[in-house]
Amino acid sequence: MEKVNKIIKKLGYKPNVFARNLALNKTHTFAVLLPKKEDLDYWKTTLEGIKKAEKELSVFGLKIKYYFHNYSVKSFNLQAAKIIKDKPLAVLFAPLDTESTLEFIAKCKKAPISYALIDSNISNQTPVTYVGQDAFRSGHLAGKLCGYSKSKKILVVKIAPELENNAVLKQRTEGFYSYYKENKLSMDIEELNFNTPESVRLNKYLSNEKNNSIHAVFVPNSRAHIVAQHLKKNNLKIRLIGYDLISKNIEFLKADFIDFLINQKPEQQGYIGINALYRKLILKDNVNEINYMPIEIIVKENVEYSLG
Amino acid sequence: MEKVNKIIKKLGYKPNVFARNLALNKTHTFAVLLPKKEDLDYWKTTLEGIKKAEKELSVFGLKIKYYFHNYSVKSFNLQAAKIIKDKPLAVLFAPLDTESTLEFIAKCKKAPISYALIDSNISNQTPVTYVGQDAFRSGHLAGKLCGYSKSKKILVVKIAPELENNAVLKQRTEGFYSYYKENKLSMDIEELNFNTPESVRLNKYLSNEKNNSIHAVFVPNSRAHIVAQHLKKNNLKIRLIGYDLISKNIEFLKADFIDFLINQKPEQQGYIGINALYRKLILKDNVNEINYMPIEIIVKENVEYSLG
DNA sequence: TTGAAAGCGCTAACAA
DNA sequence: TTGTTAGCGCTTTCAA
Repeated sequence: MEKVNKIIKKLGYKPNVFARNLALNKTHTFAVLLPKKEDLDYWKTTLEGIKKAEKELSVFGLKIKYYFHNYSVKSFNLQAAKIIKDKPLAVLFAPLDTESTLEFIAKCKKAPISYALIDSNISNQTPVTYVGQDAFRSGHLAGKLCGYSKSKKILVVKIAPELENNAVLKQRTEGFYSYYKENKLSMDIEELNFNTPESVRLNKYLSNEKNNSIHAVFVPNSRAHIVAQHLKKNNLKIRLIGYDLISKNIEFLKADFIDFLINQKPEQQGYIGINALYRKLILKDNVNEINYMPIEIIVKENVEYSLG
Repeated sequence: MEKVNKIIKKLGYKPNVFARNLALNKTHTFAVLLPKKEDLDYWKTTLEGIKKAEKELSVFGLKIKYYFHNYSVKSFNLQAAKIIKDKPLAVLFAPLDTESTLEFIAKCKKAPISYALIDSNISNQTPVTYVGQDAFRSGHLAGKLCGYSKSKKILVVKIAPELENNAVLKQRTEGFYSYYKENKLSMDIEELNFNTPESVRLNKYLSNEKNNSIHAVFVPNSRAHIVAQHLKKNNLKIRLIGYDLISKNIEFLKADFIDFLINQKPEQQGYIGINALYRKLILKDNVNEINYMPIEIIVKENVEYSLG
């Protein structure tokens, strides 16, 4: 049997996809599990990319079933269980926290259901593919964009509900520090952590900074607009770097309170994720295990060219 | 017959792609016509995207035959004639000049061979699709990036062999001017035209400008590196904006002689072009008539994240 | 365990 | 013109 397979391979035999799928005569179902609550813009855009891929591949018999959670582990696990029960051919999902992700992956393996990760990676696993940015490198870029000032300090403001997936935040921050380490710039960097948008504390901090001692602020998630709000209130002009083209961020970018936004291209992520799964599982094609998205810098000048 | 078709449509009948292609049992051949000479980086990258699409679609019976010209109208026409003779299902090509393009399109229509344009658009025609940037808007962005200075002037340097397709150059320049018009900025803009890289004249011009009267230089094609070379020679620090991530440009971007490069994403252009043709012609799918690519700003800080 | 045959949905060739 | 049928290459079923 082995020998025969070898010969088959040697002769470069490729099964005919059309005949195969005609004989199988069935539709393939993928599951998609995403958050649906805040950061609406972001996940809505991801979804658009996924639906674009679904539409394109529907002629090839692809169906997608959608599952949404509300950012809580409980809700994530509930939807994950539903997927396991529905037994799709594969699932594309965005990890929430590490524990629930590993649990879900274990169940997928058992089912077995192929799985692909989008947006944030949990290493040590072997999904069909990961689609997303290299979070470390994007943080490194943020470091460059913040620049350097001898006498001033840089603020890293982490505004994140406790339950939120912090793996990405951590990687971005590490990348950020790495820029200064690499270039031997001994910056004074202070980290502020807020579990929720505690306006009062942040505002207090910033209003004390009218002395102009802060060079730049780095917000390693999509909540730069919260900092921008306070900068505006206190009439401060400090360089501000954040992530994601959500509408609130865009507003402040245009108004010159945010200087740079790093775009994760959620639409393309969604599209590529579904595509990779399809090519791997139905077409038996080889697919990159890791699909790093380009790290796009958005400034006031080009934001309008990157929307829609 | 009409009535039957209507009912068929109403019932949402979709032919089975697998059965259809199995019955047809043939490979579909596309032709691709591109320049192969200078700007090597750029067209090589386009080709990579095309080959990526070809590989992905080969399981669906797609074959691509490649034709290259050397940037001369004669060579373009020669290759075009070959394509007409070979009668592929469709051709994807980058227009050279308007006349040869229109001629080729006319012949394609007669053959009939479906055609799609990439990189630069010739309006008034109805290709299956156009894939490329909105040249006008990219020029507009370049205007923004050049900025404004009351007392200084801006240089638009056009370095282009006469035979080169000037439609894009024109659209970019018009977009550039439109930025200043729109914002009611009465800039002093001077245009320099060089049929070939006449180093002497350009150098003379720039070396006379040590008086610091130039605010910025806009090069509406991929030859910003030529200007950068002279800036370096004359030790001038003038804002320089150009197009395309070709290696010579990247070098000067990293060395701080070019400030911004507008990326046309040639690889994605090639990939999308083939994909659109395939989906339209073989899958009978609906395809956007115009696929405008995002206009990406590349600076020293993010160039390494946009390569490969 | 192996082999033969039916059938997936469509097209193209042929017959009426 | 219209209707009928063989066959595309594979999987699955059923028989040997």
